[in-house]
Amino acid sequence: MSHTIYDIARKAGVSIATVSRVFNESSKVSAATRKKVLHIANKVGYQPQGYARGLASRQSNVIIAVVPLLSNYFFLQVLNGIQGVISETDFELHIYNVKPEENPLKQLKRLLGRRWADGYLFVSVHLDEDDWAEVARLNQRMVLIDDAYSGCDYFQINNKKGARKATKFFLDRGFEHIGMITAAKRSIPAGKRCKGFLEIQREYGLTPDDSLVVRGSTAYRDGFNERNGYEAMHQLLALDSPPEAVVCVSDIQAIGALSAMKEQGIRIPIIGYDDIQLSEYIGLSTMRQPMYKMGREGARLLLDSLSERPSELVQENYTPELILRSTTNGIEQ
Amino acid sequence: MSHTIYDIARKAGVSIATVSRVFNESSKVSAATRKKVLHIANKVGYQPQGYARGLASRQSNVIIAVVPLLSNYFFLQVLNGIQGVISETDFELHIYNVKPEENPLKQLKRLLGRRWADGYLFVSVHLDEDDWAEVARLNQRMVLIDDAYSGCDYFQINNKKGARKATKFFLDRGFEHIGMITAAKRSIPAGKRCKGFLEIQREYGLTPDDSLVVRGSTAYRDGFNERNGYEAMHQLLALDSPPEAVVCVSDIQAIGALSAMKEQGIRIPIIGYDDIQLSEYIGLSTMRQPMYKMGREGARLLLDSLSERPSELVQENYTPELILRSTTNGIEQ
DNA sequence: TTGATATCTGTAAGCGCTTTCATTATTATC
DNA sequence: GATAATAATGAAAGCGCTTACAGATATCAA
Repeated sequence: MSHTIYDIARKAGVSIATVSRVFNESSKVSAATRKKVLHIANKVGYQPQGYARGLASRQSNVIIAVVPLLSNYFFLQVLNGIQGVISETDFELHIYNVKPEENPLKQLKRLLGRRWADGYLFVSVHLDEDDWAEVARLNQRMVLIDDAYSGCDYFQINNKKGARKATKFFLDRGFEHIGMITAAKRSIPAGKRCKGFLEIQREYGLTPDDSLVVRGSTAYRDGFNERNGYEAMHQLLALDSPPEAVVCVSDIQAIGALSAMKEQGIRIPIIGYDDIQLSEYIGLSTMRQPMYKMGREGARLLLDSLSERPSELVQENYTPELILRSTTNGIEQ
Repeated sequence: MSHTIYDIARKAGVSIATVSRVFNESSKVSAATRKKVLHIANKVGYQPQGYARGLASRQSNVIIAVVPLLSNYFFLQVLNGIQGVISETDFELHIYNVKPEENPLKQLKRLLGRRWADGYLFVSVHLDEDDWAEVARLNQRMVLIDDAYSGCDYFQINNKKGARKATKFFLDRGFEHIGMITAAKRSIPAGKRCKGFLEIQREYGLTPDDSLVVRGSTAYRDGFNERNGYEAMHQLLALDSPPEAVVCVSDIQAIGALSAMKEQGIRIPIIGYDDIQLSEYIGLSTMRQPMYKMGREGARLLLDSLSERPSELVQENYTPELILRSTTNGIEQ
């Protein structure tokens, strides 16, 4: 059914080497020959087969972005940044999901071992140093976004600092009884944000109350979902002494929390986390993370390191920025 | 650096055919040999190379989901459905973005021509019959989700009917001056929804007012974005006679519209479109589309047709369901 | 024991390309 | 016009696997 390089060569009266050269933009083919080959190829709809090409040339021109369970708004932003950069090149972007049910290290090793791609971008994939080291040993070009490993390029955001900033905003305005809506225990970023939340309170001489740190029961997306925020907020409001303000580990949960408050006709200042695009329209105060930017820079770095000899490691740390909107209005400055 | 099947065969003292058999779960290898080979492979971290495998076996065990610009909440839901099904199998899901700047037909032909995947799921990729026919001629297994082509399996949602339903809700309650927030002109689904909106009004003996059909100026995501809804709503409110109710081609735009109303302290009943997860928490009335379901069914169908001989074509049409929430509250029943 | 059958393993021929190297055709240089 | 340099092409050897096919070994009934 489908044609091979041999068919094209035969029909064009040239050797397969020449056909190959035409498709590889090698300059070493005369304009006349190129035209002839291209004409025939177009007519029969020939295109070099990806697998054969990959095998013979040992490169694929594909970049794989590895993300955990798609459907997180955070990834979307990052992916958009990546996409923007990649689409300006000849590379192709494929997106690969690591499944939450299976050991991630195992999945990564399986993926990289297969050698589909010329380079990999890991977005929000969280492993510890040892595990990353094991992945790095597979010797593929990679850069991490939203995680760090000392032996590799990365772009990271400081989760602890972000949560500290949000909490500090309330502390500086005299609040001493602050709630936190966090996510699943296994979530590393949620853990760090929680830590920052507690840490700064202690620095202010307060003893954080455990009952004010809550998480909903839903495991979907590691607890980063609306329902979770909704449940958690109800839980907080049911407390003997409900919080005077709330810090949340994601915007999406904050939206659920807002809905819970509305239901009970209560309004407590709240700060989310991420600054997803919606938040502006909801009026949600939040910690902005440079998602798009990290995507762009990560992709750019990866692409560069594919062509040039990589020089030294690029390891950047960002701190989220506090964006104030209406959910924190009316608090005395 | 990396090992080939020859290295493993040599170290295990067997032929490469045997190593290959071990990795292909062929039963024709004794338990002892299998164990020996696996042990060595694990020790050195060997894994068959994807390209060589694909070339030799003419199959890849990858499914590619093709979506337009990622970052649309609609796709996310569909992808989740797809992902759920695929992850129960040995197949791998890759996601491929068609770029809005380039001719989609060309991109699809390029993608399929390369023959990366065993099967393709097209999600919300809109081509006309002739173009689909041209894609189909590439002879790859494919199923369409959220578009239709007579020569191929598909799962489609009737956009016109959806918009008719939403509009009818208002018409039946005596509204005669209804606004529509639509998206970019080039968007096919938005066009159909718009058509349904106008059509039913005429059936009710009304003459729809052109000035009540608006779109924001932002081209991002074909106009399916918050800003667009926000701008459009302001435009509607600035009219000499603003609408008494609004139908919107997406939830995300409705959220922008809500924000615009809030700014002006006005509250007009509004119905969105999609029923993204958020909408429940925002209290947005909307047209629910079976996104997750279509993803699941589409993936299942594709997978089935890869193993069994495909019987007859599966072509399903869904109609969105009207979900009433607080943005349509207070309307006399 | 013997042939028939079933089970396991190896040999070797591809899969459809890229790429080195050698060869031939063309052009430039004096 | 002879020689050197350059440009365009082809022959052929892989790339790292899969998979007929054939061969070897083990198992079993008679």
